[in-house]
Amino acid sequence: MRSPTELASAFRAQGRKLTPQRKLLFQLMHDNGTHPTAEALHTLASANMPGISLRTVYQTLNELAEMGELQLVDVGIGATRFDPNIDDHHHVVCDKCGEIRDVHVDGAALLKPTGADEFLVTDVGVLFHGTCKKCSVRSSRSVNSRSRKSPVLQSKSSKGPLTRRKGN
Amino acid sequence: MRSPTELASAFRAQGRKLTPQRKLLFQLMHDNGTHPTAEALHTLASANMPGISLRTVYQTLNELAEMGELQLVDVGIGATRFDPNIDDHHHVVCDKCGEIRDVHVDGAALLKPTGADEFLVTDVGVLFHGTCKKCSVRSSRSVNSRSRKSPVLQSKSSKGPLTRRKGN
DNA sequence: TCGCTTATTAGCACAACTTGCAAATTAGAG
DNA sequence: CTCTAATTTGCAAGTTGTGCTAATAAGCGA
Repeated sequence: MRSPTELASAFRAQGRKLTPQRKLLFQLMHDNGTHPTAEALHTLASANMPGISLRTVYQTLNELAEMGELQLVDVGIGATRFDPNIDDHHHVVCDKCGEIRDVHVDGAALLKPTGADEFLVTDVGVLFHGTCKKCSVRSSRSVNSRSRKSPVLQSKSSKGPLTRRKGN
Repeated sequence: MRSPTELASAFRAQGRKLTPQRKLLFQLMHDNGTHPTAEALHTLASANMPGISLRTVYQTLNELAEMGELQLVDVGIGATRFDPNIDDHHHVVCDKCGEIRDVHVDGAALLKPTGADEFLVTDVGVLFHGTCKKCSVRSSRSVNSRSRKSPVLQSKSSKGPLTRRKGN
């Protein structure tokens, strides 16, 4: 995703208006490596601009995606995440807390599917599943302790451990 | 996924009961390569057993998944799909109609993420995006015709073209 | 600076997909 | 045949995201 300044120009160049809401969201997403959900970004935005609506966050995020300024990432757990990194890359997701990290995968573009005749393949995505450091520590500790509860990330009203869903 | 007969044993061995609903679902999912959604399977099941509830379909499907008899597949479009194929494989999804096909990917297991330090990777998934034969034909034909409407698969009340969401 | 046109925002209703819950039913053991 | 615990149902409710519309405001031209 380009810088807030460049996006401002890009938006105006397309006849879109530059509102304070958008300016704020540009800043919050710029170089944001947390892969936030719309909700998360809305919470963040609300701190700076009380009253900004979740609807506007979704809208702006979708516009940025349409403009190719950010990627929609869906790892099969809850909500869609937004990634300002539009370089060729892939992701690792922690099955415990849902944290996502950008990763590079050598040779990913060379992968070829066997059995996809009749399919015109246009893109490949690699998704690694695993456990992040924080969660490894947490779980090894809790083996002999009583603190086994409260999943970390996830929806506002956590429904328990993440239901593993292979995004492939 | 094992055969309906084997599943029957497996279920009883776990103290689960063998109901006619389950028997039917075992049959319908066995060797089912369509990657149906719960809804789709429910429709199918209803033909054989009017009155079977969608709730039961979800429940049974989830139990089978817990038992490792089938895989939950989420390609980032609408509902979760269920795949009785639990061998090591990956998927191609048609961005136009949502059709999914199982594919094999040589070397997929050898892929290594760069930048995932602090992550204990346990699994890799490769998802190809593209266009299936039917949709390629359809779109090339419609280039000069007026029949441009009605997306094919998707939710009961299609919301228009599929919103591409990289599942990675 | 003022006013005007048109894009945006905010909010709420609602759609899609799932799961929670409780009452009624039934599989299967004894 | 009985009884108990597992299941099935149906419905309410949760999560995520979009449609719609009245109110608001960006940005252009005078």
